[in-house]
Amino acid sequence: MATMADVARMAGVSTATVSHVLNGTRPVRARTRELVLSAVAATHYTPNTVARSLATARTTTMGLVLSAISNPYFGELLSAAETAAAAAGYTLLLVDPHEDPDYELTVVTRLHNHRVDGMVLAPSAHPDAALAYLDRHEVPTVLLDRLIDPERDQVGTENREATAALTGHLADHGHTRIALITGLDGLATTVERRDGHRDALVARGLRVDPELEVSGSSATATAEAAVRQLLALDDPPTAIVAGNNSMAIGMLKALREAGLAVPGDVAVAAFDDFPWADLFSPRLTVVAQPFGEIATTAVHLLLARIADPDAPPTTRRIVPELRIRDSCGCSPGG
Amino acid sequence: MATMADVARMAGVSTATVSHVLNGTRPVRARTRELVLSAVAATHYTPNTVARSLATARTTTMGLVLSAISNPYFGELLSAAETAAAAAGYTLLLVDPHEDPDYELTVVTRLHNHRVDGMVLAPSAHPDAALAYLDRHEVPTVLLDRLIDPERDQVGTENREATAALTGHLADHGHTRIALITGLDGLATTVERRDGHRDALVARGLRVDPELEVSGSSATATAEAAVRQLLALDDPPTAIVAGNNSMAIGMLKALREAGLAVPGDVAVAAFDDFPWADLFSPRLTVVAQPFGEIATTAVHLLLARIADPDAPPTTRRIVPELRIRDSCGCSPGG
DNA sequence: CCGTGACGTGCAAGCGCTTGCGCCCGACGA
DNA sequence: TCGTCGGGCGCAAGCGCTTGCACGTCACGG
Repeated sequence: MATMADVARMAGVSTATVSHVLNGTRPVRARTRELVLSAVAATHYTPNTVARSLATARTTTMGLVLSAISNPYFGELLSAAETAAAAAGYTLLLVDPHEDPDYELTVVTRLHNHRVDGMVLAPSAHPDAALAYLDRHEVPTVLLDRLIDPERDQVGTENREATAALTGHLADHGHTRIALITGLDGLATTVERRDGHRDALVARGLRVDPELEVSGSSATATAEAAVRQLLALDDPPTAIVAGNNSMAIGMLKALREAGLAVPGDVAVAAFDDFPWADLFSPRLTVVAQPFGEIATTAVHLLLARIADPDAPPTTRRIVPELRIRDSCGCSPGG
Repeated sequence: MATMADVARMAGVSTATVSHVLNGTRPVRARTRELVLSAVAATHYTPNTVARSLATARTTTMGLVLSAISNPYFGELLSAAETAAAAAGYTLLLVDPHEDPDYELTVVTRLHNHRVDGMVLAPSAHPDAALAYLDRHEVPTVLLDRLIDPERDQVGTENREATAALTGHLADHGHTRIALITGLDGLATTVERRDGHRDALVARGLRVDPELEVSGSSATATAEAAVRQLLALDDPPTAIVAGNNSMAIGMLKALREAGLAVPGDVAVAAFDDFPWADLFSPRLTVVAQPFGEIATTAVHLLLARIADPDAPPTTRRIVPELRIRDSCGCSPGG
């Protein structure tokens, strides 16, 4: 494989000159440049980024640490991140910590060994070890989705107002007993979405009934059970909001099993959209997180952090979009 | 940032010894090893893979070249690939050529500049330039999904028999006029699926009616139009097979718009499963490609190729699974 | 005719590892 | 006592780039 020295020899110049014409880092006489470029072509020379990185201490790569299992939008997030990174000349190293804090540390370490210039991290439930590692080694990092600490760069969804919009919309349809299936305890998103739900109720003078707030643990099966429990109430809800995608599925299953029509018997709405939501029956009214924008923002934040390690930290909240379809009772389709 | 030299100094040994204890590449006295390891801990030393790669000419990374747009299973493929790569100690570099042959060459080049040890490539429609580049630079490569050439390592789905199973299943329900919505002309998968469809008809003594083979161009909108055209026929089909996921959506839309019940008025089946297929109404009967297995196989093939560049090429066809649900008329749900 | 810039290049010292060679030393057999 | 052998390590030469420093050369003004 041709090296810069081969090119230099063939062009009759020094490797320094080859380097400079390739990188445009110092003026070179037109004639010399031509000589170099044709030597490059003749030798099929391809620059070796590895050697370059060793010399410059920069790799033009960034890491993305993201658990596929815990994120149904994995692909969307990734694709947008890759595009944003590529636009800046960066290549993405992907690792999946499988939502395991120990392994999270392992993969973060591996990424750092590869000397990525920075990383975008969707933290696990207990990211302390990984974060400590990143801090110690001063790796530029931006947190994704689960916001942790205003002292860090991070980007996530505006959960509270978005959930309020969902619940509010249902209330505006005349529902007074609106249930919420909440996510995993301890997650910031769970708290924020619950608060948003309550905000909407309070704003409309409706009672916040603890009975109507059930935990779905962010999982389909748990949510299904939670809805069954809701339906068994003396005074069951007439509308239900699901706190995320997986729990919406559980909700729908329980409803179908109970033979309840949506939105006829029970109106529903959910956090997170489905890629094929238009084909569902009923068509679900949802709040759709703009994952592409989230990922893009994260990459840009990281780029900024790499460029200026001393800038103050940034937290960015992306506002999701309310997509009103049938399941809320808006158009009596379904 | 601590280097191997720092560790060596602190431990009172040479960098060679540090290297050997870290890599286990030559016997070291227990006492010396301890000295080194505690120096490693004390300095928070982390190996620099970049330098290592320069010295060894191996990076323990592999590239994955995959267009998100053209693959609804992007996430699934990726996740499985990452897991398989990680299991072998490799890190995945992800690039998205956006289905553009020129850009495909660009990203392949970028990956090679990073000196990935090999790459898994889901080729674009015109991958010649990229493939030529890979050949010239002798980059170990395995092709994914779109099989091209038995002289290369490649893995894809067994399309023909699988489509035959789909059409055959419909025929076994008594349908005699079974339409097929085919994908983009020129793709190997399109041809294979069409042939499978015909195989099934022929095997059952049914007529292969060219009128019933319409092109959906692998896209939702085109498929929708194609189905409308099918329904306008004098003797319209009583069953339809969609050649892929996107076209199935178009098919379903056209059917709904026409007010036709599935499977009551028209029975349908499709290539490719939907993640939430159970929630559709009707529940779609499909052939599901095992993307995880495909990606895992691709990574393993690549690993083998890296290990032995001179082994004969391997083509692997993964057999997809027929998932019979309601849309074919099996259980009169819908 | 000489000093002075500006311009165009080359030199060579790293960047942080790996690894072939070879040295030292203690044990052992003759 | 000496030669030999094997176990443990160190030396130092790279791997393929980048880049600070310095050296011509040439044009120009004094």
